[in-house]
Amino acid sequence: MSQSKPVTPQSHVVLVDGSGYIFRAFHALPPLTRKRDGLPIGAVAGFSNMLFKMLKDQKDESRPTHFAVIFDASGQTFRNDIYDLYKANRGEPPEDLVPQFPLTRDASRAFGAPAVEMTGFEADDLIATYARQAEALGARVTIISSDKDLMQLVSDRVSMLDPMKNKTIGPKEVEEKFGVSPDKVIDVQSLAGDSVDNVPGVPGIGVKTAALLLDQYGDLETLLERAGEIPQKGRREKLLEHADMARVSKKLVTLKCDVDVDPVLEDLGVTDPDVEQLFDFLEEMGFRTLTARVRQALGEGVTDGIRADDTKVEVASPATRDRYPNTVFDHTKYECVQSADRLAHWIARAFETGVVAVDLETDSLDSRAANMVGVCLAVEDNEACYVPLAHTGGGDLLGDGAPEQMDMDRALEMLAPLLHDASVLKVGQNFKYDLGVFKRYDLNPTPYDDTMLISYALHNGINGHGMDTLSETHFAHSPVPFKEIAGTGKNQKTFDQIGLEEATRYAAEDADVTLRLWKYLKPKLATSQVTRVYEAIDRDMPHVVAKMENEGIKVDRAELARLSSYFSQKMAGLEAEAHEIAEGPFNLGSPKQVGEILFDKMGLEGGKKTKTGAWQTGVDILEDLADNGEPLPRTILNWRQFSKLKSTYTDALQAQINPETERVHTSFSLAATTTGRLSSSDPNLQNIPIRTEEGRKIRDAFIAEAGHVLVAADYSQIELRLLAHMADLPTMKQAFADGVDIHALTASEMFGVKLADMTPDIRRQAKAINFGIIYGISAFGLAKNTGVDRGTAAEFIKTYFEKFPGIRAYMDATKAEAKERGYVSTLFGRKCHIAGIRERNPQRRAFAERQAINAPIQGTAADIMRRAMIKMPDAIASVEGARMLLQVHDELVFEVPEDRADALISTVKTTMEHAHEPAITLSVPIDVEAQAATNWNDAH
DNA sequence: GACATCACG
DNA sequence: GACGTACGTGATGTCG
Repeated sequence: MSQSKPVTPQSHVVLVDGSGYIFRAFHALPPLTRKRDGLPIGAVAGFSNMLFKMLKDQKDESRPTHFAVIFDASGQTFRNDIYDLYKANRGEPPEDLVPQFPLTRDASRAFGAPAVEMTGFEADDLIATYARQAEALGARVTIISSDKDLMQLVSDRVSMLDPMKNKTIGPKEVEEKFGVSPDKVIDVQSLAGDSVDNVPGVPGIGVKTAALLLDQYGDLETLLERAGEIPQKGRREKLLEHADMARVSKKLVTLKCDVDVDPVLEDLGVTDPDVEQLFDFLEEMGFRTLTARVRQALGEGVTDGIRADDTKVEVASPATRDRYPNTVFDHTKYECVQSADRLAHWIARAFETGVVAVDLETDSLDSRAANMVGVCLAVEDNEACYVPLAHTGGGDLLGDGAPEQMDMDRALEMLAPLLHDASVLKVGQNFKYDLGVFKRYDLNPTPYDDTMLISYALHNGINGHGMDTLSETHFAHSPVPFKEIAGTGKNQKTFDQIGLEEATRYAAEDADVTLRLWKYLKPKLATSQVTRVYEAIDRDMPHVVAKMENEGIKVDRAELARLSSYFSQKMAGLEAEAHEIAEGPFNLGSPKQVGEILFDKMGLEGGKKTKTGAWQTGVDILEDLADNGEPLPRTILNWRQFSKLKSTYTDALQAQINPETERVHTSFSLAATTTGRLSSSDPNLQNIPIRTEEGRKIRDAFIAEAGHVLVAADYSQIELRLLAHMADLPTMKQAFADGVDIHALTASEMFGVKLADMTPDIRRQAKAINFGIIYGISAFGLAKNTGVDRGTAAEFIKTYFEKFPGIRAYMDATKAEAKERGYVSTLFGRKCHIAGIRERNPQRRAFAERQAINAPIQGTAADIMRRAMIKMPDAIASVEGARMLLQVHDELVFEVPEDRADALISTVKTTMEHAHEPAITLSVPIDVEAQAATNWNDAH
């Protein structure tokens, strides 16, 4: 904290008006909230930034020697004894500001600045006391404030700094504002009063008049004594009448300079902040940018130190290193490796350190199309190399011809022992990609860590997990952008065309960043208690999923082409029909034109506008119109369905067939969702149509090789089963144990209908309610989904809560947990951070609460699926020729020789149904349904 | 690049 | 009393 240090004429005392600052910051800055939970922290953020700036940016000669942040103590002050209405017109502070008061004090302490407050005194009095004392000792004083009440303190040695405008206020500026020198400011204020502080002053006299009068009569007392001499009648009478008010006002505005301050001035000596404590605070607040900046500032300080006195700096302890990563990147130390000798050196270094970041450079983002172009290794901060292996350009000054580089086979032969050595950990960022490429060169790096997945286990829902984001978030360092070395647009170079110098600068840095991320993030897994999630679930996903992606799935191109033309025909017919009804052509694909036709031209009722002011033409609206007997909306909806099916599926999928494998290879993202689910893209094979008959036809085109079948295995009602377990719903658990139709059971419980008398319609409503509960139900949402009115929906929910006590408790407990911790957890301990859970805006908070209710359920199901997937390669090894191809959240798709389908089904079913064991025990059975067929449609 | 829409679990 | 609402994704077409 601070230390005792004498105040001398060389001293610079900086006094921050903490209370004044936060009120101003609160109103001036955008209403920032902590991402994790919505806690309002705008003023604290502004305050922390300001403190950092004060302590860091000050040039050497103005760097503070003494520093304190001064706050108003709550409660009455001596001024209320003088004038009971003092500051009486102040309302309560804004609700969003209140929780920030204590946090601001925490911020002060975190930055090593004592937070001073004393009961009975305002911050201004304490500032005045310190300032006058320091001034008397010949020191310079800077008051960080824009409060005009403090301007009376300004002198040759005392100046003010407006922190928001970054404007210095000296005697000149004070005179501009008050029309008098700083020593007369009190007198001006006594006369003019202050509506903000409720200082009365003399009615009718403002700052201008006061300055004029004081100029003529010298000071307040003289003026009041000689008031009778004033020629202007109005001023004269006011002054005579309110002379006492002016005297009282003077007592109010005069700052007390003789407070018996604690701590004393000398004890405000500046020391370096406790780094550990500072980072704890910044992390707690979620100030990522500031954290990174502080780190960088500290980092620069260290390097400067090394260079300045050329002495070796003591190596930081592991604990300090974790908090205090090296964020200085020095590209000059990267090496381009062009010989076996040098490669051997780097491999030896990796064996020494036992940890090596590995990053591949290729000529394509698609790991199946990608050819290896080079390999990078990083073994220590700034100690990284790039090994070009297949560069075709950049060899000479014109950028033509292949440069000197190692023979690829030779290099890979040398690298293989390192990549496969059990004692050397390979670290990658999104290692699934690299694994996919390595695989095609018969390399299988192991063991490995993936910094993207470490970040995901730690911070899902808080920040992204791409390398650039992570580097910026944790190191305030933006890696060289790919565009910078490759260019953009159609002239963008592929990596093999980039010159070696540029390539090394970019590639080695990626490996360097990756290694540093690993050093920084890996230890946090343990402190955040997510080691098990990472090690027992996520870390094994890359090689399993890379394999699935490599397998791909066979798609019947001719079938898709047939469907495309079928959909085209349908669309053409519907388009003609629509134009005829609308009595004119328009673009059915333009929601804007559709809205204008329906609501402006045809004047249909029931139109709603989107937030951008356009007509809403979504399914719900058009369905309603169609139900009212309008023909056009139905036509448009039908056209849209075919348009969607054609453009998104039958056309796009044909284009996605890999010419080499003749199969479609999706890319699964392992770190995209907030719940632990995977996502699929390029193409997305997790949203292939199934709900409508026309759409399902697309699944006919997903087929098995000749002599093989597809096996689709689905978890049955897994989320509802998990809800029954987690919320402890005995009736529902029993139903699952008995294997009865769960939606029918729900309907029977709720509506008192016997299972034997169940109708499809009643069951459908119960099903919608079951889903609704999982989603964090609202009467509105349920009504919209079931078609009943809102009142009825509300009744349904009420009944549900009565019939399944436990639901209410689960929801309340989950919301409370989310609010308290900022995250909720799955049964396996995966944390799902809920942004906005402490938002004051009721809509946004309600949204966060629904996420909080859903996340443990969806997330636990996702965890179980991940575990099934990582167990699957071993499990199906006994079934020759069986391959796992796709995952669709609660479904796995396999391909297997026809005669082994039964064996596979039995193995897969067992593996999936017990995937959660032994990590957790469930009070409901898990059930998997699996079927084989030659195409994906029939496998359901 | 934002927005609206719609495909899936 | 009004407001806007089911949870999680990705791809496509318009339009500015």
